[in-house]
Amino acid sequence: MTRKREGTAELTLIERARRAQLIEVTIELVADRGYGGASLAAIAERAGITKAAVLYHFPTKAAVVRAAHQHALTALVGDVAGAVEAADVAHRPAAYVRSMVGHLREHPRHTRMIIEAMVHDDGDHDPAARWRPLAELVSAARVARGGSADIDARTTAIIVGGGIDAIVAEQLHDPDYDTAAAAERLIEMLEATLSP
Amino acid sequence: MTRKREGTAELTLIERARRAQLIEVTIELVADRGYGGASLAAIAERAGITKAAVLYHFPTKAAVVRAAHQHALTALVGDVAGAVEAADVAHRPAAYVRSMVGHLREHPRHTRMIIEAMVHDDGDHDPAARWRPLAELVSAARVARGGSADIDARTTAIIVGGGIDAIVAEQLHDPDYDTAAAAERLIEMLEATLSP
DNA sequence: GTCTATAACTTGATAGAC
DNA sequence: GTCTATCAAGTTATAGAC
Repeated sequence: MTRKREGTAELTLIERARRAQLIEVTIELVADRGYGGASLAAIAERAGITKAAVLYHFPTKAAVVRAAHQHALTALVGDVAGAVEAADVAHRPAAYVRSMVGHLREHPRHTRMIIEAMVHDDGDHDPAARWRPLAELVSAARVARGGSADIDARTTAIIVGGGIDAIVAEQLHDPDYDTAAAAERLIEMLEATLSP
Repeated sequence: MTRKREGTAELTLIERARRAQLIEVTIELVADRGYGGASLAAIAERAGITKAAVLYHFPTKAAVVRAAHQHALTALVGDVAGAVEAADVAHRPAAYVRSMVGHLREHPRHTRMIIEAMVHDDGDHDPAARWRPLAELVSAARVARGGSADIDARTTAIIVGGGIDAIVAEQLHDPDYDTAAAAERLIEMLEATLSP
């Protein structure tokens, strides 16, 4: 308690560094070997410490993986949100597709982490959280172009979202795959449904 | 050896029944709890036998899962191939989408099994096997309509394949989701790229 | 604060009784 | 042919030394 005044900053720095390191190695591990391969022992080994040391910084293994997933997800939505807000309403769906494909291409490990978490997601996750943001951008873009918002924006968003996933997954297998061109083709198909 | 002449048929029948049962419970298990949840113990419990009994009928646990995956995959490709061949060349891409979405909707467990296998696929699998068949249908349809086949059929197939996955995944979360309508919307987006 | 040592349990697989 | 009993190796997590 009395040490806290001058000790907190330094200790918190170490604490944060360790947490950041553990999150980093966990993302690498999940990306390389999948969810199942990211055991506590493997995480500890890559970080150069023991299993117990890992569980000192995080209450449980699930917490480590959750933190790693959150880290990757936060970076993604922050990046995409920035790009979307910088565009005018009529072109926000296209900006969404471009920035999402771009971000996932530039961060392959984050991509695998997010995909793995989506699939292996046991239980409490809202699937609508995935397509709702894009669905709203689609509806808004339709209105901005002088049309009505009554199309099935949900289905459009779901299909486009699936297309994005597939493009990124393909690039994961074939690094030479031109994701930028693929994104533009997906945008073409999307734009056709946006015009009134 | 001497018993074999009259015993083979009966024993083989039992053998096949057991294998079929194990494949069935494994598909259910993977569908419900994912790849990681399908442990040898869980498979044995659901089948009402012991772990050792399972490993009597299959050499290893991986073999059980592989057989289950193969079973689901064979049913899918057989169904889709039949529907595609029944259609004329110009409309085969649409038939592909409809039959695939339809089959996956009618067999939700098979669907999860296939998805789980795709993601958790460690190593030797050809990713092109997924989009190549559709890509060829797309090119052929373009030609049949009097156009050239020089569009990027690969990217089209990848995007449409991702759309199918997303539609089916959505129906898995929301059983009331109208996958037939979604399939038709996806076909609309696809058709726009097929006309010369 | 960090780690050693170990607990408590589950995994896939095998040997041998019946 | 099928099962009991057992195996070694892996898993997460905890208690307590330092």
